[in-house]
Amino acid sequence: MAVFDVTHVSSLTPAVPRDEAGPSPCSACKIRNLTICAPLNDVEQAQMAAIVSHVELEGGAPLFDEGEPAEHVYNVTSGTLKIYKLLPDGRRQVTGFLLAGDFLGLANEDDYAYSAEAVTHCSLCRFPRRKLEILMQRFPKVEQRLLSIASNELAAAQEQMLLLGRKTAREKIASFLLLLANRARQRGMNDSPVSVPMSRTDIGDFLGLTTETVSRTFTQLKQSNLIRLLPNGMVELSAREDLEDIAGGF
Amino acid sequence: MAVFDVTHVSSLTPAVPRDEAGPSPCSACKIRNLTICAPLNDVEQAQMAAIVSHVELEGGAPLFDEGEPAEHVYNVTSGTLKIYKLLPDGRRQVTGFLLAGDFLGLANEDDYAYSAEAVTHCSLCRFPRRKLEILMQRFPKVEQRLLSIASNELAAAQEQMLLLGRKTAREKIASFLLLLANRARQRGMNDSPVSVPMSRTDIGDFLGLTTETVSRTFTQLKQSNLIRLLPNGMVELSAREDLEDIAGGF
DNA sequence: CCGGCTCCTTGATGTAGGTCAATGCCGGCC
DNA sequence: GGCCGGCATTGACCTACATCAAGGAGCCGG
Repeated sequence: MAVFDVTHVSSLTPAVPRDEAGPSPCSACKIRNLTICAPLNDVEQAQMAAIVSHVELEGGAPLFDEGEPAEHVYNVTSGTLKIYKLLPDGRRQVTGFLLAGDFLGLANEDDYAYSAEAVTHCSLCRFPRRKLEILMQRFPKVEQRLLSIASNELAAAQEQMLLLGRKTAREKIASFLLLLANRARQRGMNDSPVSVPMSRTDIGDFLGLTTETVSRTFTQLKQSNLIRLLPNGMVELSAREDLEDIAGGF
Repeated sequence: MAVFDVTHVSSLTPAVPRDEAGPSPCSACKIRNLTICAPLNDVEQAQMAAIVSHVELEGGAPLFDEGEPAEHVYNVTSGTLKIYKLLPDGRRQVTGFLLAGDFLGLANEDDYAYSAEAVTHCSLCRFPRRKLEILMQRFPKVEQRLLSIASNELAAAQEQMLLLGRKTAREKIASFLLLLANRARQRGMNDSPVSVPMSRTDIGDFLGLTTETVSRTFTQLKQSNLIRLLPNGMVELSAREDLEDIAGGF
């Protein structure tokens, strides 16, 4: 059985899957309850493990590009990715940041509707779309789970539209920090200080702002004693209540 | 069997369902192929018909409000609705306009995440959420269909984020007109002139603009001979290619 | 046919955030 | 340890769109 060590994939090299050898590592998966595998029992899980392969990406490495044939779907097991869409002149909209447990690649069409790229080093479970579809017919629970994931994402997308269309820069940044904090907490991590691994440019492209405005707004919130900027992209939310009021538009 | 005539519900009266009497009208449904009922055979369809009721709303009438318990889901059979979210100070984001065949009410949480209101007179099929969920377990095809609908909506939501975050007013209006035109065509209606039944305010709240900017941008496109504004909210797309270039950010 | 809605359009002015341009900071690497 | 390159910050200025403020146009009811 072919086993490739892809712990470190160059940022210019396409991702290479590694076939799983030996007993399924899924049983040890710490984030299973967040993934599409959550509703499966051991026997069913083994069947999923049979079609899964594992991918590692270093920060900055692309996973796939908008318009490519959508042959695989993925579950993030660690790290942070971003998904985004581009306009021909280079304007970019980051439509989401994905963390451990998040699912990506859902597409009704044949091609990916967005590009995906690693922000930090990350690892993913990779499923051939075709095979997963067949497996889903056998396990309607997975399909249900996927529908539930899609519903949640739809609600999040609407929230993001409200942010993009109607919130001020200050409200956008406050909402963003709280989003990261809440997602960190869901995953059992510290929500303050929270890790903000993405660049100002990525944040701007997610919130419909420029880097400069993101930077200015961060310092403005800092000067209001609502946050503290710590080394290594850590941000302390010093006044969560106030931030929540700002984020909510009060 | 109770039959209420709700052909004309006052805009201040909550929607009242009418139980279906006699043979299912679903077999005559002209937009079935667009709905969640699409994959069902006659027998299955009859079971769906058993839990459905029918709702009519006049333009301006609310269907439900954000935060209400999500007890029903709906399929639009005719007319146009809008769904939107509000900020406490009244800022509004319209997250979608729904036409015949569109599904609404999908919510993973217990409450609706957005409000829904009729734009024009419209009619809907109404399903108790609980009962539909039970039926879906029996008909995985419906669940598949719903997942496919949700995937499409997710892709549309991402496209809308790109619009809201990164497009200019001109590009937004061009995209919006083409969106309406394409959806009209899908439904076998004229795509030029296309019907634009919603107010400038609704359009602005959908595109993250003010009424004034929407109005100015329409006249600007008109002066560039890209569109013509006809009576009764009809808009002729006189230079579709050019509009497509503008909408795409070229 | 007229008055009073509501919605749309147009104009004048204001401003949040974008653009352009330094400068600072940090981390890697010779 | 000092240079270098990428990212963040800050400042000065600009502009697309918002805001404020009049009109105008259709439409309905009397």
